[in-house]
Amino acid sequence: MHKLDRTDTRLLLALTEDPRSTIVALAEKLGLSRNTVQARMSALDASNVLHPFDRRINPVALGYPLTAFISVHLQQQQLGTIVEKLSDIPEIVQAHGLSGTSDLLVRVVCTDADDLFRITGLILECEGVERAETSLAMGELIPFRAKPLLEREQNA
Amino acid sequence: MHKLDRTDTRLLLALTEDPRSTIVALAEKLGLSRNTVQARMSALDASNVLHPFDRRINPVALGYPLTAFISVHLQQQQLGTIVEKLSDIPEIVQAHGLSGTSDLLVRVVCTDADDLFRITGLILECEGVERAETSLAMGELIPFRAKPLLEREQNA
DNA sequence: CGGGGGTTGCACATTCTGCTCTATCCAGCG
DNA sequence: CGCTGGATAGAGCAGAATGTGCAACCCCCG
Repeated sequence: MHKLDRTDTRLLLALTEDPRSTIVALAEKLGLSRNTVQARMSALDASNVLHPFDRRINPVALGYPLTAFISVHLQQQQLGTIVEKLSDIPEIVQAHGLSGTSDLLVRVVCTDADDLFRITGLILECEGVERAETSLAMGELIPFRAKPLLEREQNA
Repeated sequence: MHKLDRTDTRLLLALTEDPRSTIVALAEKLGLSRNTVQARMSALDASNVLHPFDRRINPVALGYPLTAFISVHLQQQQLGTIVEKLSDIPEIVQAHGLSGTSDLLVRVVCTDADDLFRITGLILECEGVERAETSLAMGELIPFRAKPLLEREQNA
């Protein structure tokens, strides 16, 4: 993974403040030449520093106002096939493998409580899934953010 | 919240496939006029359909290879002040209020195990926090995605 | 029938982009 | 010490994209 230097983080910060700003605007803002910014941007695009655009889409706008986290306990030998099956469920928007008391943390979005019930059912149907504990998300109290990390990098 | 129609979702899909494509390119791809795309994009920007650019930044590239989820139990009356304090910790990149057995699901990034230990310490220090259960993320088995939801919208 | 919203086509001046070439600066190395 | 590679800056150019304004159109709804 391409390690970022101070210029890169400044670039990312500027982008965070205005995601649609042009290269020249960025260059001016950061006191760099247009060429430099362009080179950095290409490098960022090419590397895997940036997640796909998906991440910026708010599922609420897509008609899925409810978010839930489901802790899944499973037979670990089956992890691979289970993840494959879960991938087929569109409402599952993310899943992390975990160490600790549960094996999988699944994030789902849904239209309402009935929908959530249906989806947990789908998860429980998978062979190898032993238990699933659902927690409804009551709000994103701290929205995802990388800004504080970027700013710390600045001052370092 | 602005409800998205089929044109919007097609636009978002196209953007997901190429986040840096220009307005004209999008227009051509979708068979729409440049004006239309431009209008839609402005609307999307103005509404809260899109999360900030932050979300696309991979903390690994920033030097935080470890991710952990921490389930926090707390005195609910103190929720507000606790969230405020947690906001001051840069490594906390996200937090959701939960219904269910725990009150708060906190997502942290860190450089190594010691760093994680330090951060859990910071969380436990907050007044009103009763318990914190840490689970290390072993991998993002299903990376965040909105694409399946968008595609479903297409065919609906 | 008369809007209003969304869409379209067109045109204009301005700005941005991608690309190339050159030159400078600096750190690392033989 | 001199060389080399990498990052940066400056300039220039043709082509493309952008922002903007405007008139027209279609279609659904009241």
